[in-house]
Amino acid sequence: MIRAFSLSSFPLEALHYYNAMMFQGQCSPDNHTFSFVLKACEKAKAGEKCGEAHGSIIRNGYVNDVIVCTNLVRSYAGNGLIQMGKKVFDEMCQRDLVSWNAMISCYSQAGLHDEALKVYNLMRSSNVGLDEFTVVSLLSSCADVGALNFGVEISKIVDDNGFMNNVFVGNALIDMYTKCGNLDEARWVFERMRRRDVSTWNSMIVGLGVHGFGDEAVAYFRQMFTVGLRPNSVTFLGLLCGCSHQGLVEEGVEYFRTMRSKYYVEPNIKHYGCMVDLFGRAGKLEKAMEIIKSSPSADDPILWRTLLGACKIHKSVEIGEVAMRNLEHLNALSAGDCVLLARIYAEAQDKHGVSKMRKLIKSQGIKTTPGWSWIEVEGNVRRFVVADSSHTDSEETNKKLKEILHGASLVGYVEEESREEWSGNPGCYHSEKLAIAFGMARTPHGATLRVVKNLRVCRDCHSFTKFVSKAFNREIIVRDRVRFHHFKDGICSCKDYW
DNA sequence: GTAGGGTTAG
Repeated sequence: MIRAFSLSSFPLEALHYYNAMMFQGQCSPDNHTFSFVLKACEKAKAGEKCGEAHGSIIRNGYVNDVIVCTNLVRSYAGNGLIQMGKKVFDEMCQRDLVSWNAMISCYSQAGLHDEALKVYNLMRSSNVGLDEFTVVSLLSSCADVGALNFGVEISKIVDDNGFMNNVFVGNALIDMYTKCGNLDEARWVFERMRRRDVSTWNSMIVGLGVHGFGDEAVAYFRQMFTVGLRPNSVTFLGLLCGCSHQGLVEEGVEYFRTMRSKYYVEPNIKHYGCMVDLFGRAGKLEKAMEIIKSSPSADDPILWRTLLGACKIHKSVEIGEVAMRNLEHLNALSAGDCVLLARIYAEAQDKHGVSKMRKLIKSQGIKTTPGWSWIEVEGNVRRFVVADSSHTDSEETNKKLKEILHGASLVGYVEEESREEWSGNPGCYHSEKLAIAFGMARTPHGATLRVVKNLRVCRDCHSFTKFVSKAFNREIIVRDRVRFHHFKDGICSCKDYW
């Protein structure tokens, strides 16, 4: 009974049976019981119960059981208690391949990529080997942080070990290459794959979409039918995202309409998010607002936040204020929202509005998300925040930045003043400028730079990067929070539409 | 007779 329910969509029911069994006390749990109970805890998000089961595992003498303990690691981690999972992992008297893989994937899924890498390094010196599961988790981490060099290292491991026939591995490779900005390599992996499933196609479609190649995403979409595969909700997310970034409004509207009627895929909140973005980005702000109102969740702050972002692009104070009021009303105001509206006010020369937003941030104690950028240079991932002087070599970075600013200005770059006005600090450079400067200082002439950042690129940095690519003859690939920008010869692949 | 790990998502 516990097993059946732990595998069902009512995992809590499994815990009820476990409780009843323990309460009755006529039979004691064994190693299998715990494996299923832990699975149920993970699925049901029952962290306390997981700790309770841990106690019973100790009392019943199963602390030396590899499988039970591996389950325990996952169950803790799946409940957000990853430190507890790590403790169990460290104290296990023996760890096999599956245990190591579980620990790595837990860190990877929690976004703790440095930790995942550390575990992997320890794993290599422990003689358990590695398999397809190991590389999939590692590739997923590379994709998340945009660590192309490490990703390439792993793809060598894939080739050396003959893991390429595994469909998960191929999919993870495609995802890694697209998220690290190397679309050609992603296409090449796709071509080489012997078997492809829906996720394979989705990884390509999503990857092309975030790069702004909506038309190519559509081509893959059409082609997947010829091999008898049906699109799912992720497929449409990729498509809509691609249409949105390329400004293919009519195509996007058509896919949104037919996804339900023709392909029987019910749009969810994320699809509505894409549509708000599609209309908003294209300047159809009223249409975007209609989508929010017609969506099954008009009370979702992300939809209003997307609209607010569109108001920034198209300088609409009026609708921006509507979006803001809705966010306030939903009690979901973040500092980023206030900053956005403040910038809209600033562009409309509304000083009163700007100061109103500043006060709001202070009075509400809203935390700002610090913007950061990272770049992989000489085998290390370096992270920069705005006006970063925390590194021992920041002198070098600043010097290089001055040089680059000068070089960019010679080919036409004009630094924007509003940025300084807003930050109140003339020497306050955005993190991507620092990352680019650091990359220029530490890589040979002509080498491609790849920068990943957690927020959107600002207009000034976008213009700066265009001129740098021209002045110094460098290809610069920037992955921002939602899409890629390929800068080359003074032009960006987004065609200034972002 | 029953047990552990992996990819894509506004």
